[in-house]
Amino acid sequence: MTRPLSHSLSRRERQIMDVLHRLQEATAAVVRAEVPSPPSYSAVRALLRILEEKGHVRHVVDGPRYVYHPVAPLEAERESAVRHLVRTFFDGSTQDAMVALLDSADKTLSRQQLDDLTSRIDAARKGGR
Amino acid sequence: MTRPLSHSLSRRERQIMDVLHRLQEATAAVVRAEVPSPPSYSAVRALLRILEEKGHVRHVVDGPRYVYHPVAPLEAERESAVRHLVRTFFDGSTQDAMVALLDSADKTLSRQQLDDLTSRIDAARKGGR
DNA sequence: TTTGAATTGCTAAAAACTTAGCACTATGCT
DNA sequence: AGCATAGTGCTAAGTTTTTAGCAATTCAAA
Repeated sequence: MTRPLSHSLSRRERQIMDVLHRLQEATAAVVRAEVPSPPSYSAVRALLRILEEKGHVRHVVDGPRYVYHPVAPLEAERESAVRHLVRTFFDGSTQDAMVALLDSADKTLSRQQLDDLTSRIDAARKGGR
Repeated sequence: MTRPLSHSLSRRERQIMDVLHRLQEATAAVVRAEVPSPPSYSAVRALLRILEEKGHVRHVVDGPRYVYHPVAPLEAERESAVRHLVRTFFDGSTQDAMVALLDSADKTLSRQQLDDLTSRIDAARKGGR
């Protein structure tokens, strides 16, 4: 089992990876616009180059500019992030994490979404045991 | 709205805060044991001192040693972490995040836990709209 | 073409982070 | 009391991260 890369990233590297995870792909200029207390454009480019060297991102050429994207598949990153959240903030309890998630958004979840969740839970009940 | 502190922490500082969030409180020695690629004991103490200066942790004296704990209330940290997860990895969709959480653990959730979730969702359905 | 705007690669310096080790203090055991 | 053990505070050095800016390149419009 490989350790989450994010844990070995520096502050700026992590901020940049977060942006890329959120947007899925972005140019240096866009990344800069999304990072808190943005460093210089030049600094962002340097960091992206480093992240590419380390194998965390890759770029495709789009005309004159580079468009960067995370190397790891979204699904894998999500799983890793979820595991880390549950372990760090919910003492390993997925249940507690789900409740927190629900609380954080029960105003914004639509009727339909709630129904969907319920049926998925039903499915887990059936499938699991 | 204050920005999540964690975003401005250095690599080691973040690793240490993660341990403190997980354990709720810990001595320098315990923190060291829990951090990946542990630095020297001395380094951990220095980092804890810095984190205290910055106001992220506090310590209480327990006999000869310091026991550190995060300053921010657990609940607030959880909310902030959850928001960040949803925004970064699930394109803002709490729904999607919940599904991922469910998928990550549907084998380990007990019947009772699933029932509990269902009833909480029912409550949200009633209360929310 | 030629020019201007937008990019990139690179390098070296500045800033921030991380570390080790020494000197000192408190605790508990004998 | 005296000693060993386990802590702490501090400082200075080492390492890594972060940054700015210059020179070269690409693209598109005039």
